[in-house]
Order: sequence, then C-alpha cells, then structure tokens
Amino acid sequence: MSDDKWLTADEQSAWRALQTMQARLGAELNARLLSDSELSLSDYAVLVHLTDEPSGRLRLFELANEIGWERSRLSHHIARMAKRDLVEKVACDKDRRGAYVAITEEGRQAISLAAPRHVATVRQLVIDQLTPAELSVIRSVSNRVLATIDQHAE
Amino acid sequence: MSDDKWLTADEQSAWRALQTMQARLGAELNARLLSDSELSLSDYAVLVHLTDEPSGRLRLFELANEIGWERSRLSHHIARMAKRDLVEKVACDKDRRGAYVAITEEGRQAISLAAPRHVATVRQLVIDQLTPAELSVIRSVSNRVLATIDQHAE
DNA sequence: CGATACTAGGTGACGTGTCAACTAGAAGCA
DNA sequence: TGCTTCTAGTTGACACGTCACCTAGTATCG
Repeated sequence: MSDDKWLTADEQSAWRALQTMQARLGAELNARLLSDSELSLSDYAVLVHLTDEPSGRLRLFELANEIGWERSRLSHHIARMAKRDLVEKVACDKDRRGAYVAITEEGRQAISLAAPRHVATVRQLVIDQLTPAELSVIRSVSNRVLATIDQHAE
Repeated sequence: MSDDKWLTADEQSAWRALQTMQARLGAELNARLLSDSELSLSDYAVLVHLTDEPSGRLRLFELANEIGWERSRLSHHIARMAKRDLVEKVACDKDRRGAYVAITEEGRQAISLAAPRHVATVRQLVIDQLTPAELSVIRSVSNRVLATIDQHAE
C-alpha cells in the first residue's frame, strides 16, 4: 500500500471519471426507467433479485447483502414497495425475528414490462461501449473492491 | 450494437458487480467521511472542484457539468452548504441570470482537514486494489460511458 | 438454568434528490 | 423593434437514504 498523501494525476483522473460516471449513469438509468415504467432503479434492483430466486422470496438480510444496501434502507424501501403491492412480507418460521420479502404477481408483471427497455438502455449506454476484456476488468475490479470493503468493515 | 433481448451471463455478472460496488462504495465513503469530518461525500465533491479553480469559484452550470449533477440538485445542495458557510453565492456581472459559487475560508479549512483521511480511504479501498492497467481501463471506460450518455441526451 | 451478547428487523427525524413548474435574463431572427 | 425560443437558476412537494435508537428473538457460555 502506498502511503503518499495525495493521488497522482493518473490516479486522480481515473477516480474522478469513475465518480462522475457513477453519478450520471445512475441518474440517467433511474430517469429513463421511471419515464418508461412505474419502477425506480431501486425498485428494479429489488425485483430482479427476487425473480432470481425460484421461490420468489428472500430473507431481508440476504437481499440487503446481495444488493449492497443497509438494513434500514431496505426496510424502508420494502415497506414502500409493499404499499404498492409489488412485494409482500411473509413471516419466517425458522427464525421468528426474521421475515421474507416475496415478489407478488403485480411485481412480476411490472418487472417483465419494464425489463426489455431497461436492458436495452444498459446495453446502449454501457455494455455495447465496452470490449469483453474491459467488461471482465470491470467485474474483477468490482468484486475485489467489494471484498475489500467487507473485509475492512470487519 | 447487439440487439439481444437479455444480457449474457458474463455481461450480467459484470453489470451486477458494478452496480453493487457502486452502492456499497458510495455508502462506505460517505459514512467514513461523515464520521471523520463535518462533510458528506457530496459536500466534498463540491469543495474539491472549487479548490481546483485558481479563483476558487465556478458558475453553477459549470460545476453541475463537472460533478455530473442535475441543476436543481446542485441548487438545493449549494443553498444548504451556503447556510453552513462552506461556500457563498456571488452574483455574475457577465450574465445577470447567472451566479458563481465560491469556496469560503471555512470551506477551505473543512476540506483540508477532511482530505487526508478521505484520500487514504480511497487508496485503501480502491486505488491500491487496482493495477495501473486496470485503473486505466476504469478511466477510459468511464469517460466513454459519460460521452455516450451526453451524446444520447442530445 | 440465567446472564450477556448478538442478530433480524423496524421506526422516526432529518438531510438529500427528483420532478415539474416557475422567474428572469439572453439570443435568434423577422 | 418585437416575437419566440433558449438557458441559468430557483422553488416546493414529495420520495428516498441515513443515523441513532428500539424491540424481540437467538446464541453462547458460565
């Protein structure tokens, strides 16, 4: 680990580009998704992870880990989504503190309507701009940074 | 441009890793910065861009473009920062609709106190985890995606 | 068994982000 | 000049995210 106080010019330009891209890309994806459907990018992320499960449901803490959200954020968001009938909360037998979030029929409909345009946007703005090798670097770097954060949050 | 309806497994795993990393990294950097200083990650971004300018000030729209924020978000944020005396708004002679945001002495102090620990965190969690080649890919990819968004927002 | 510590999740207050609508000055062009 | 359009920035309502704190069930270990 370098202990230089500042970033080099190369490091700084890369870091700032990443930060700006994060800001713009997130805002753009969210805005397009909202104007094409009734879902925000956050709603979409929740529903995607639920549809991945054959059972269509996950424990709240599992979902939080997968999406990378804090517990209370997820709790608030699921409450709002439940009010809109996109998901429902189901009591957990194994651990009576716990709860499942389950996708509803309405949730499935909403995401299957929204997905094609959203995927097309992601392709257009990101995937199609990258070579397979670059995409690989992105995956590898992202996972490494995630692991570092986890490990450093002990 | 591929017109496949869905992402391949490789594309999807890379895309999800990036999304999750964005969520976790942003939250982590913000939390650490807040606990080490009086600044949020957003405050920090604003102040960094202002200290880059020899004059210590920028037009609002210039700052918005550099950080990648929407106008109204910046307007709200600057109003809040001005209340805390981190920045001040200055009328613009050239264009009487416009305004400058200028960093204050208090703003300079705040960022110079916060910067060393924040930079160390960025190094620890990101920069030191990447090879120079990977960092280069990140910069190049980020700038390409930004250009694509700009161009597609016409 | 009982004491303690840990984990799942929820809550309320408050700061933040977004959208739509607005003011007002600048620019283009007849 | 006057009309239209564009751009800079603001505002208010509402959705969202975060922090600190809370409840309650589970684990650990004496």
